[in-house]
Amino acid sequence: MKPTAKQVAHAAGVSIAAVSRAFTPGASINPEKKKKIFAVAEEIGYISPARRTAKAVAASTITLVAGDLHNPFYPLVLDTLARHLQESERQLLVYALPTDCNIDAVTDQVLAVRPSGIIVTSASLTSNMARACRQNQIKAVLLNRIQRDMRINAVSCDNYQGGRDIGRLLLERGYQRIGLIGGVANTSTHAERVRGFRDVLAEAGRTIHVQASGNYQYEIAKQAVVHLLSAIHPPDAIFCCNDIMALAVIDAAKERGLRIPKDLAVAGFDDIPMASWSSYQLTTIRQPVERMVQEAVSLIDDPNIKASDYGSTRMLSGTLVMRAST
Amino acid sequence: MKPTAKQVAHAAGVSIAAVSRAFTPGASINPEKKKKIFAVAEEIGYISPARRTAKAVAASTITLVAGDLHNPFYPLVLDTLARHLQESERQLLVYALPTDCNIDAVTDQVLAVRPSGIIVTSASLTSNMARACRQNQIKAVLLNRIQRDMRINAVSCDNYQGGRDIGRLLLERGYQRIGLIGGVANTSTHAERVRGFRDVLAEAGRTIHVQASGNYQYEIAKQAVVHLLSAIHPPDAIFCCNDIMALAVIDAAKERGLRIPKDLAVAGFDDIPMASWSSYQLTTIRQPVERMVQEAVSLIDDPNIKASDYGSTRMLSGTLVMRAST
DNA sequence: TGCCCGTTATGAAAAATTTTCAGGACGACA
DNA sequence: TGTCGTCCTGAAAATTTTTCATAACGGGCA
Repeated sequence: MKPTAKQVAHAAGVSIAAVSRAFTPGASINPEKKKKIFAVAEEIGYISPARRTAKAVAASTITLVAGDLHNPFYPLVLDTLARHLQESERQLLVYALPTDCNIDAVTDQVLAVRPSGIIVTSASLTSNMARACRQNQIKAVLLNRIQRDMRINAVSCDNYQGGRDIGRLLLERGYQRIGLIGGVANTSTHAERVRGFRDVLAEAGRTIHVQASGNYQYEIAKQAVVHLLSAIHPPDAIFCCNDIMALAVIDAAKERGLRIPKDLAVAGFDDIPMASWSSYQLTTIRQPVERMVQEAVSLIDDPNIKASDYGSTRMLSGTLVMRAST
Repeated sequence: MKPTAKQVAHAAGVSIAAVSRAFTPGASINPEKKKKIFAVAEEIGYISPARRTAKAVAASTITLVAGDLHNPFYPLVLDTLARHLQESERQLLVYALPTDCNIDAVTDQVLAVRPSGIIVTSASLTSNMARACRQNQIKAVLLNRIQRDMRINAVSCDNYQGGRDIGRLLLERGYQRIGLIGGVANTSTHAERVRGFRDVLAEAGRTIHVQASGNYQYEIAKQAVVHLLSAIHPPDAIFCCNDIMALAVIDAAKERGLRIPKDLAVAGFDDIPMASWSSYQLTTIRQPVERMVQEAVSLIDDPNIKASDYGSTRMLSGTLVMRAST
């Protein structure tokens, strides 16, 4: 038997009308009573008709919370995801967060729609939002991010291995003063890529010669690298934690008259379209965007995986793409 | 008095239950009867409760149909639009169309949601879709496109003037053999930019020295320009109808050992972020993205403008951004 | 052909839900 | 202290959805 408003009313000790009003936005009802009714409804499993239809509409929707759309990697993800969902006749809702803006600012908006799933590529998912998702039975997936502490599913490229691959390549090519331009400090992508890179250097008895942060942005990376290059012993190779920063490094190096890769080798991470442009010819790690998106969607679709599950992480390996910049 | 199912039933000569069923997806009802009921409901102005809530949900939604997300100009638009809508607590639904794919392929999906408005930046809005929008009282706005024949509102940069500005600049700088790389043939952006460019040359008693199509894409433009540059009298300046094609031209020129702008001047259109990167330093026309998005949204919001209106076009002027490539 | 059976379509009636209406409680204010 | 206005409430009315019994149709089969 489907739960009805009558049952809820009886259990909560209020009139049927009150139940109806509780579920009608803007209706005149005591907030406390409303809360009581919600609690009872939750317990019995009652959903008001209006909610039912709204739910049906939102069920075919997936929300993408994207961070920095100025990094061409994310439009790539967005594009892939959009096509993927179109095939299965689903809708894609997009939120673009300013880099400096916390995801909590849009939590309410995102949850108000009650999509069947949320894919987050933004810098970080706060525990606030993770909790809210669990409470609302909305599945959240981190894409290109991992936060182990938060019981949340994630899909990511194997950033550690990617960092290692780049590190090994630079060692094999015989570069002596290997530098690093890091991304956003508290992100898993940054941490893992750096860790892999550092590890492989350490195994060869080497260390990172110089290091700076580029915040994953072109402009900041460019300013940062100018300092590195004007040092007395400038690096002869630089690994950048993503591609746009690598492009910035190449631009800055060329401005100083350095030849790539003779005077300075540069490697990136992501393989955005510009990486293959002939002005750059950037050696980088290609992230398997297509497969990452597929996995993310399948994590949401898989009925065996519950919103309340402990987070599992699917890690896909990237591909080293060698071009002329190293 | 609000129209009720009873009235519809009476007017259509069916039972109240039939009316309810007509508005319930998947309910067992004769399609002809359903159509009849829809017609009567339309006339009386009856909306079923389920539709009412679904409508309320969708009312705060705007759909963006984007074409080529590989052109960084569109992520720029997307980003701006997303922020804009977040401020007014609205949702943004995104469809990404493959370049070769007709918009009709997603028409049904787009309209099924019944958003309050649709913004189309894709290559072209077919008359099919335009009609469907009018029928469904959904406001459509073309962004960065104009189609005068279709009674549809549009917001666009003044492409004609932009083309003129570039043309004048190249003339003033004294370039002798001025070439052109065009975009997608049947788009207004292409047509207008070329027209402005051609006009200003004609006024100076000059013609376009060589011309090719780059389809608004990096790869195609690059291939096209290789031919132009290996001619006996290669151009000494090229206007590209958008920035990525201009970047492709610069890359191709540099590969041939040409110096920019000494051996070849290049100008683009859009002012995407990469245009200002030091490898390119591209002279271009900056499109007022912020204002264009604002106008597009206001066209949708303005209650005085009906979905059935004759199309009005709001044209905003771009800014000539002079950099080192000319 | 005639019978059986399953599917689809239907209105009446029942059930469920929303909305209206007529207070009651409470505080502000004269 | 009385009056007014606002907010909240349940009963009842209005509205809509769902159930139920039945009719109509078509295909398979003796």
